[in-house]
Amino acid sequence: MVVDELTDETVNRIFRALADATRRDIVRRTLIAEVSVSQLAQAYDMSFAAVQKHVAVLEDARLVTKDPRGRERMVRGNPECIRQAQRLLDQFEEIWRSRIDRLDALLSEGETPSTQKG
Amino acid sequence: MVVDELTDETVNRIFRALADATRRDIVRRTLIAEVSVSQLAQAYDMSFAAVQKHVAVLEDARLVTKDPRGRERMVRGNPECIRQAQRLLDQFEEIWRSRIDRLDALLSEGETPSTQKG
DNA sequence: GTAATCTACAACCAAATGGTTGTAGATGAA
DNA sequence: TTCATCTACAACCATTTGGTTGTAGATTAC
Repeated sequence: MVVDELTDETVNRIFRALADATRRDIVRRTLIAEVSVSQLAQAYDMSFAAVQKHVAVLEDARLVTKDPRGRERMVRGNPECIRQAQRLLDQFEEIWRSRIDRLDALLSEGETPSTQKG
Repeated sequence: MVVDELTDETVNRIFRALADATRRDIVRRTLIAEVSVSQLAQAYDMSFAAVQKHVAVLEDARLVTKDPRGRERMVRGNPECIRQAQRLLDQFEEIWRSRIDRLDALLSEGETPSTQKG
């Protein structure tokens, strides 16, 4: 079991990185296969430097990793970071679910004894 | 089945709203029970107006809803929006998984026939 | 060696973000 | 009514964000 001991700042970076369509597209592409920064840059209607910055934001959030292959920098999506984000959302879901459970418990307390468990 | 036809801007707003610790905490609290804006404001070391803005960001992203109760505005977490975000992350996970499947397929092509499924 | 390609990084800019204070309108309580 | 509370919203400010251009260093190709 992986204990997630993510700081607020870490979580901030992950969600902020995902809050941009270009960056989400980069994550998708690089989850499918590793791609160089220049290959990525060709895919978008913006400068190479702009794409470079987007990759840097993703790398800072650990959503992608970058490693040298000759003069290129190959970018790969990091599925583990995606899973961390999933777990965070699962926690919200869980909070809501447990609230519903409590409400259900309250309701059944108010019902006729025949509906009580036992 | 809910078809998610979310625009990029919609998704941007959801993730950006989640990219702040105070706002994530507001979502948690309001998923547990509805809370007024002033009650929320008491929980954080910042001005009422600042908390009001955070709630507005969450409301814009549909992560919470706000409805009037007398002079108060009760804030409630919206679990459906959380689930939309979960589905988005699931899509990433799925992209990665299908890539692994393709890699597995390529590998098994090169293996001995005994390892083929059949 | 020379030229082309890929990357890093700085400087700059407009717009968005996250906070503040202040003012004013509704609503509830005395 | 009068006062306190809750909210809305504008104005302002510092920082961050998302883009640009330009320069320079590595690596590859010829």
